[in-house]
Amino acid sequence: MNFDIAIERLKSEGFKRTPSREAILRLLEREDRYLSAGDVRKALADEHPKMSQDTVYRNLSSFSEMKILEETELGGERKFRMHCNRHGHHHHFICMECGRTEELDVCPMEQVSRELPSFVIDDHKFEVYGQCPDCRTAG
Amino acid sequence: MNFDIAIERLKSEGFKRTPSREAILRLLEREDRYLSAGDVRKALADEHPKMSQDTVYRNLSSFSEMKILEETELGGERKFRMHCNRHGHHHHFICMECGRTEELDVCPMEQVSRELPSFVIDDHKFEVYGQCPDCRTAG
DNA sequence: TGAGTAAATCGTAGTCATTCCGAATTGGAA
DNA sequence: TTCCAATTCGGAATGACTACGATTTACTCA
Repeated sequence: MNFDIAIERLKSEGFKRTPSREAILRLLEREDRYLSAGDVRKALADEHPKMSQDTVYRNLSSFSEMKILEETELGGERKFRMHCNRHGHHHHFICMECGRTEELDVCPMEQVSRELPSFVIDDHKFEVYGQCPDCRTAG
Repeated sequence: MNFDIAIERLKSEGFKRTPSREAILRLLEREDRYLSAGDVRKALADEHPKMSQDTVYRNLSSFSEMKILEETELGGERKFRMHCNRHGHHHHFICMECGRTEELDVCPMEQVSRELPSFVIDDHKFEVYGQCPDCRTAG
């Protein structure tokens, strides 16, 4: 997803277009990797020195709810990235050094559904952690 | 894993056998599901009213490091359960109502390794969330 | 079996991510 | 342009978790 589509969805859900929201979305479009609320604040410190943490947290949560962002929890922190839209359902490899992600096509959920016929399945999480090629050669 | 094997491992790693550790391990053996540090404290409030939270956190972490417990992060909290030892590598279905878990045999990591030959893969997480048959019929 | 010692625990204060809240500001409809 | 609900700000509150000095205790070895 890119900035323009994100703004479109924002408006269509009845939210207002504000400088804070634009800055957060532009940052996430540019970075294209998982960032924490703290990362966002730091990155926008020059451009928007008085954006409050409340604003950052509230907007990241809103964006996540309206599927503009993808969200995960890593090392005790919520992290967000611009939602991918190349494929439908997918998972991620996440580089633990730079935060770069790589989309994975494999998902074993059909098999799990067959294994657990009497269970209600609401959600699942599949993530792979390690070091991306760039960080490997750099380190 | 059961209490006796856990104590054995504790001793073999050079840790002391204390009433706190016994109580925590017996609780986790009995419950057989993911509990948070807070859950553990509450459950032991009668039996050990003055066990400090430091003791609970420190021991849960130690047990996790020495593979007596399995650990996950759920809803912003670290949760722990007695380590399964029926199979080697496995994943879990987790009931979001009662915390009950069900072991899953499927793991797609061989396929992922083939998809990402130039990435270093250190770890992965695969969890399925929902409602177990007991909670479904009860609800 | 009874010190001696390092490990473990206690109690409490500190940290960090996140949420809450009232007051002030602002985007966008009319 | 005016107006109002949505948004933001600033700061305080929350809750999970960690740190730390003082005290207690499990285990070793004489």
